[in-house]
Amino acid sequence: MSGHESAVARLRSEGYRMTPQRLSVLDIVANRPGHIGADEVWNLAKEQHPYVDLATIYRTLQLLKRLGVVTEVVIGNKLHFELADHQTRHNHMVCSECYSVQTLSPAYLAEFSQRLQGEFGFTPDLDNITIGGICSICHPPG
Amino acid sequence: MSGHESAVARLRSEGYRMTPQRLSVLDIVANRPGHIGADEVWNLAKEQHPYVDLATIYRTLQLLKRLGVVTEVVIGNKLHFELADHQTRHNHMVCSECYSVQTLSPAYLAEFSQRLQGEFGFTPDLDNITIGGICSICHPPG
DNA sequence: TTGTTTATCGCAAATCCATGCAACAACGGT
DNA sequence: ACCGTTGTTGCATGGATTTGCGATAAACAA
Repeated sequence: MSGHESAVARLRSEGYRMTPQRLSVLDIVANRPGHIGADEVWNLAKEQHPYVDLATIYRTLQLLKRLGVVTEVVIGNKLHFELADHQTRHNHMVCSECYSVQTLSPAYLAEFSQRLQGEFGFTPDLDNITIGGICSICHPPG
Repeated sequence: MSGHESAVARLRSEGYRMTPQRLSVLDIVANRPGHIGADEVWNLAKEQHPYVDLATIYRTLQLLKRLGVVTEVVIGNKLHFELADHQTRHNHMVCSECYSVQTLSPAYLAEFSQRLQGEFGFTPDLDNITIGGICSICHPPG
């Protein structure tokens, strides 16, 4: 089934309510292997709830992001989202030339993160960090 | 005076043209001690060129960013810019609660950057990386 | 100085995302 | 099953940034 009991419980325990729209968004993001754009979520959600508004999609995605249920990936000037599966947690490197996306083990950011936490008391939002730059194909070593 | 000869030369050598609008944007960003929002740049630019369009400001700022002349700082949902002074290069940590900004020595990102470059051939856009998270005041330990 | 080329500009429209508000509906209590 | 509280939604609107396009003006050669 929709097997997102933990996310649902999470919502409830924080005083949020579970609505069909939210369940729909959750299912859509969960069933997508990779990341998915907000507009795509909307299109799919409309199949179940023809009257859902795009604003609701955005609000829901931001809520799920705050709760740590989904992860935000910045691709170009658009936001994408994916399920925050703690088993397969990863970051993203996005090429600003071709917009290709590579995944990255969070281990690469761990030391950096700990230093910020320890030396500045700043807790970086590691899960939602997207690293921009130029990939090896667009900018080969010359 | 406007002493941005290197930036001007840089533009010319890449086939770009120097226009009064671009000079104005460059001066405004250069004369601002910290970072400055795109809308503020526009307001100041209009004092010199009353007819200048906001789109031109944005295009110019993006161009200067691509050329490495200015650095982009993401604060909340707005873009800010500052002169990319190689002597005082730094990154930014922005609190997503109170939008306070702390500067960070790029040394903290150096090792991380080199690993991405070495292991993936991915060249992160270090200069324009803004680290989001929660500052020590908004999220005290404990 | 004049002409030619073509990058750039101003303007308008579009895109993506966020927000204010009144109607609505989830959920706990009865 | 019903009610009341209050979190949510849909709708309309607004904010920030980008893009298409015809007019304009840098740059450079003659």
